[in-house]
Amino acid sequence: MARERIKIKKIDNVTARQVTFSKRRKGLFKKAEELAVLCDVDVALIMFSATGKLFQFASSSMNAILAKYTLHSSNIERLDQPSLELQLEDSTSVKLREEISQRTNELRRMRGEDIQGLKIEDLQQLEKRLQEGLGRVIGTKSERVMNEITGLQRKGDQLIEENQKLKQKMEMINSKGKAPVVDVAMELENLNDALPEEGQSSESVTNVCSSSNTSAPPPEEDCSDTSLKLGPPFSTAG
Amino acid sequence: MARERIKIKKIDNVTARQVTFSKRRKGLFKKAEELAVLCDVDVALIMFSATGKLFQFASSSMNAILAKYTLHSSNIERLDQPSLELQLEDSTSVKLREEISQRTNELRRMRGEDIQGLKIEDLQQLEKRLQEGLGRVIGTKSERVMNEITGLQRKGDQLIEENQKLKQKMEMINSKGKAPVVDVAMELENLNDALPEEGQSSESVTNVCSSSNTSAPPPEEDCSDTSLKLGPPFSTAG
DNA sequence: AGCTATTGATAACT
DNA sequence: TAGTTATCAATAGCT
Repeated sequence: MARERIKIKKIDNVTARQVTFSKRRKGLFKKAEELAVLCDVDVALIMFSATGKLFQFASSSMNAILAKYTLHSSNIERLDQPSLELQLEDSTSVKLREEISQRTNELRRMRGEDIQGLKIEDLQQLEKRLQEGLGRVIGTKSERVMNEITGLQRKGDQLIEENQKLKQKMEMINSKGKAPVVDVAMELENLNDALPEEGQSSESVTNVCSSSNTSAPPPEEDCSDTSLKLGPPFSTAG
Repeated sequence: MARERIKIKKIDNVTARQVTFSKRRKGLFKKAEELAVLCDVDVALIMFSATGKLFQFASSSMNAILAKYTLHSSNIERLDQPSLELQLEDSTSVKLREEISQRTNELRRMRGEDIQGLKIEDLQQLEKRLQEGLGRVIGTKSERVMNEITGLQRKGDQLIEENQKLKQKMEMINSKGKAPVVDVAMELENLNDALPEEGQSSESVTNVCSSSNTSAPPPEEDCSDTSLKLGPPFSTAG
């Protein structure tokens, strides 16, 4: 994978070996993580350099994975366990593991995996369960979303009210002094627009900025939310 | 590194995920071994697939590397533990129980229980998973049902053919003598009984039919399996 | 399971 | 030690 292929044998040159270790280690970690994410796999990677330095990667908890590993290996090849306590422990472990296995399988089936072997009846029942669960989830989500929306609207109303009061104050000030500074109604409109979902708007604004920024000389005037700038009218008025 | 770049997120398609896992696993093992050889490094690689299957690689002895690792981490973390191996062993049940608990909770959530505490985002994700699982289940079921139907139809056709032959024989016999005709309807009844068990096929057909049978008035017996009733039109002929 | 077009990783060099 | 680039290797999408 490079200018020239190399033989897979220990690199003699110490420096070159260290450099290669650094690069390939990075690559290996990356691949390990990608595999873990792509395939929903638990991955643990442990390395000891010749100097004894430790490098490690774990997609979840290293201890959890190693514990699982020791369970498996002790399961498959039983090591030295002459102790009765351990043996008893083992029997409970077996039951626990069976339970895990059962639940894991059920979860997989609910994800629609490993269902080729099921009978139509089973599939029907599985479908029913999924429908029920889905219904509850959607219901709860709707409820939650509605709450969120009403909450936001309430906040918005409060803010509008607040702004109206401010507006009145402004008018009072203006009647004393003169020249209306800024159209407060516009501010309020912007406020309303910004309320329902701000994630989208801010994001889109950002993108617009970046694109215009590439060709536009003025770097200062980014399009940050003008609707949020409530202060200026006062600053210049006083 | 392929025809097209992919996003590093869990692969939805089960088959594709398994294929990718198989390929990348091989690649990862190869890289790990190469690194071990090239740079004179001790490498241990442990993987647990979603099904709980273990895959491992170790450039030397897995146990040796893990022991070394536990030493290192114990030096870093806690010194007051008797033996890390023992610690892992002792915590076996605890870990198993934790795993069970985790899976149980996940199952409950997928059944739409205990989801009050979830955030909207979590609910959204849960909904997505359920939708995906449901889609797979329905797809598999439809497939299965279609197979069943075609199988039944084939058998039915065979039997119809058989009956027609019998009918012809009967006619020949009748033309010779005047023997009483055997009731062909009886044959067909036997046919129906003999057809692949699952009397409930009408239920399972639901989804398959639903697409073509959009305006079916009967709420209960929607697309009832008329397609499965093979005999009648021909039956009373004799 | 194989086959390639592509993307990705990296050996040599700066 | 880090960055660049010419090559080799891994692999995503198909068959």
